[in-house]
Amino acid sequence: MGTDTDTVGVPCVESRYNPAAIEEKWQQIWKRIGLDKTPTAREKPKFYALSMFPYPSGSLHMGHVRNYVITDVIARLKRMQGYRVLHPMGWDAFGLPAENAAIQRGIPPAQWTYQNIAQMRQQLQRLGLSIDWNLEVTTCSPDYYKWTQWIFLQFFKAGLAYQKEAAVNWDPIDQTVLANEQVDNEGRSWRSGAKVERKLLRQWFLKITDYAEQLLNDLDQLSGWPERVKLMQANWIGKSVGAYLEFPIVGLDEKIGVYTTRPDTVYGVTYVVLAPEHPLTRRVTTEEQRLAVEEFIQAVAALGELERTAEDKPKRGIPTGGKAINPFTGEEIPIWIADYVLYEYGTGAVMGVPAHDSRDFQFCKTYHLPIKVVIAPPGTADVPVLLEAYTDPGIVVNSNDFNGMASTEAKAAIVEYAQEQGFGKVRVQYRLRDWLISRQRYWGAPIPIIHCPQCGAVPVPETDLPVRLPEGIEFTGRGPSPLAQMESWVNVPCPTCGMVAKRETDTMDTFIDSSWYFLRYPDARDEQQVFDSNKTNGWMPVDQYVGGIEHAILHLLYSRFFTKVLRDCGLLNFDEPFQRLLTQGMVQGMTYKNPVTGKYIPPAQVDPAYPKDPETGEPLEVFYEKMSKSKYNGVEPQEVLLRYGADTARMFVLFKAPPEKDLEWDEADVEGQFRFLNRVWRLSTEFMEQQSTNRIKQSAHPVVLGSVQTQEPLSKIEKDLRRAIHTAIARVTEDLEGEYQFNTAVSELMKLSNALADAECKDSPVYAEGIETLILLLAPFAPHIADELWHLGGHADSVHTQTWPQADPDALKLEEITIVIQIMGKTRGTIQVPAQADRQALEQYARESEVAQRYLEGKEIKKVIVVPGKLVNFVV
RNA sequence: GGGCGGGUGGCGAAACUGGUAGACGCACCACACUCAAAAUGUGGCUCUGGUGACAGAAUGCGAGUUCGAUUCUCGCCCCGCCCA
Repeated sequence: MGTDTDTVGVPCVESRYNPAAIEEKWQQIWKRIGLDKTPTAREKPKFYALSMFPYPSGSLHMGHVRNYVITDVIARLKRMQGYRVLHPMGWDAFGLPAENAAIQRGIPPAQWTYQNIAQMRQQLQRLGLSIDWNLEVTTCSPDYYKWTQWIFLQFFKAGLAYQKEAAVNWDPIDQTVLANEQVDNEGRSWRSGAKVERKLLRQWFLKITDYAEQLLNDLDQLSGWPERVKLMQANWIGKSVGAYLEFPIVGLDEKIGVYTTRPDTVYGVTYVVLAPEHPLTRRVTTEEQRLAVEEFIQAVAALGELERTAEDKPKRGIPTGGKAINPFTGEEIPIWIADYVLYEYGTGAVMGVPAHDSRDFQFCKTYHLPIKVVIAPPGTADVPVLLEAYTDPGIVVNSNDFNGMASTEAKAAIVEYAQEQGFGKVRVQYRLRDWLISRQRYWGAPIPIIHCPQCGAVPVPETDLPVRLPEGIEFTGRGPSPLAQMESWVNVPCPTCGMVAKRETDTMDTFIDSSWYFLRYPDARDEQQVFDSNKTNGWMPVDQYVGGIEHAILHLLYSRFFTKVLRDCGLLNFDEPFQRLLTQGMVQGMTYKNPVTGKYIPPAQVDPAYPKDPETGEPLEVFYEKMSKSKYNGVEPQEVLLRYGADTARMFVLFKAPPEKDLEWDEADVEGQFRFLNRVWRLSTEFMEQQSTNRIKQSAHPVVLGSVQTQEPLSKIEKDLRRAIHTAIARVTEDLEGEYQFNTAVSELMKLSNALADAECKDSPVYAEGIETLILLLAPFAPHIADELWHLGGHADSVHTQTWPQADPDALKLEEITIVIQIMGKTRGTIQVPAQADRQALEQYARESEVAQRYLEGKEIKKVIVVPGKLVNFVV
């Protein structure tokens, strides 16, 4: 600081670039003048720039830095382009780590979380992000989760929240429910090491399947999303159109309903399979098989879903002794149960067509079940002996009236026939299942339900919200969930009948908290309602959402689901929350690993020139991998900020790689950016010093942009520089719109800086225009140094309140252009020609050129290809 | 196994609808400044041959379309992600 000498009119120029002083100073000034405040006036077009909010782990990592810097550049650019910008930040603050801290260190989850938030907020602010902190939301705060609970009640009223039995991970030693992430790869508890069991509990679900079709269809509206994210969502929803077919059970007045995408193979069914949990299983089982079946059911119950369905695992099954009838053929076929059929999925039963389904084929080979071929490969007359399942389309055989049909056509015909006969119909099926939101944990939003023995599940009246988390609980990690232990909290009168009732002790999945936070920002402090629809509709949808690819499916799908439900509740007037999505790549660190021992070695113990194991001396593998503590390859943002400043860190993460690609952290490149900012500093301050000595003769104001045209005709040197300036404006602007190519935008800034450094007209007004333009273009990327230089240039206002420069088309015009001369498509040289030369003139220039003369001598020209503005190619 | 990305100098990367491949930066080399170093500046930097102007080769590999292919088509190899 200390450069502020406005009163004299001529700021004194500090000679050295000192980021620490500048950054602190400008962050305070911005705060004072309210630069980051969200405008309320509605004249300007709106722009909602949003980063995925972080989990407050306590320390900022490089992934955060990259994420928030990208969004900040966009927000700052949009402000300069005349938009009113909403750029908020918040905390995804519920979740397991806070409870772990409570168990391990005895700190209450709330305290741990709020400490972390305070720390991370400060770290974030050091980056110079133009965030409106007045709109901060924190999902674990009662004035936020009150509305999470309120939204749950709207789902409940709409019939979209319901309870059913579902399996949880049960630790038999600690007598507690575990989250998936508390179970290791071998299926053991992280705490007790006990083999985790599956246990059925009554749990809450949200009916996302009701919206499956919309969630799939509306992907078409998302033109600003990466194709692969849309594809991942479509795959996740997994729509398939197939058939529901019913197989009557012999000796019972019941039918087994199956879902299949291959009704064309129904004549090849040689057995049907029920999920072990299927209610019909015990009824179809014969006395001889009962014991074996019961045993099998027990065994399967202990298995996880992945173990049951993974393709490389053997498929295990057992006959029930019962028989069903294939309604198409009248044949009796055995009923089996098998581990790979899941009760939760489809109808919980499948038809077995070994000839044309690879899983069924495998199953049949194991248990010696018959195989019946009903699809022949096209062009083959006889039916081959199968070595593996034939799953491609073909010609239908062995299928009565359908013989000879193409299998693709037979699908519809067979379903139609089943429909006529009354044992089947077309059915649309989704892979997507309802969303299990119950968590048997403390640190989440309590589900606002009271269970009354008389009235059942009764919603907590809205006036009683929030249902607050009780304090003073001791966390042990054992026994029932912490909330269930707190009897004074659990036991309450029923809101309807007043009888003794119990609170729901499950809390909500934290994905619920993050499925609506972006709707709260526009009205973050509202105590009366979830949000003012006018305000939220006014800002939504988010114009640019930025975050990691790891949220490509769940978070984004759930947020889309919530948006649609709240729209149907009349609270929102749009279908999709996020107009454009940018998924940024990971930040990777240099990693040293001993390939023999598999151990990771901290870089401090390694000589980069000769990487070898400090203990064994073995040569190390060197590669880039996502930064993580266990691999010792992380770089602390705080250290980088301390050493180089926020502007350098920002420039580095933007320049080093395109935003959606992984970024390799490299100290040398960070220094490169620091050098660049130093060059800009020197270039600008040297110019300003010169200005201030000359200014006595000139007017009080520095050169005004755009005034250049009114001066005397420009020299060639000036014209060239001016072209460089306006080319930079055009390219940087282009790179920041559309595809967001920050890396090439930064390189354009460097080119402009190079052009200015090389300019031979440093006393020209064009040079002044160049310096000012460079500072303006730099502003979104390196906001502190830009504001300081702008200020030193004699401006009273912040650079961030200036208008983004526009390229002058006249300045971009070239009088002479370079044309490539090719012979047979090979480049042989170039010539300079007037820019407006037409085809004929171009060919003439080319023919006369020295290069062409040399190569064409004594050869016959067969054809000449002229591409105006590019090249002339002679074919000889 | 299916789908989607990707493979370009020593490294990160550029390249408009097919039109001078390697912009910009890092590293490296040389020179200038300096007693010296750092910092800074100037120049060089895909490979091969040549003192040189220049010539030849080169965008994972192989073919094809074209006057011309990093870009389009087909086959193959490798890497990553998602789904099975």
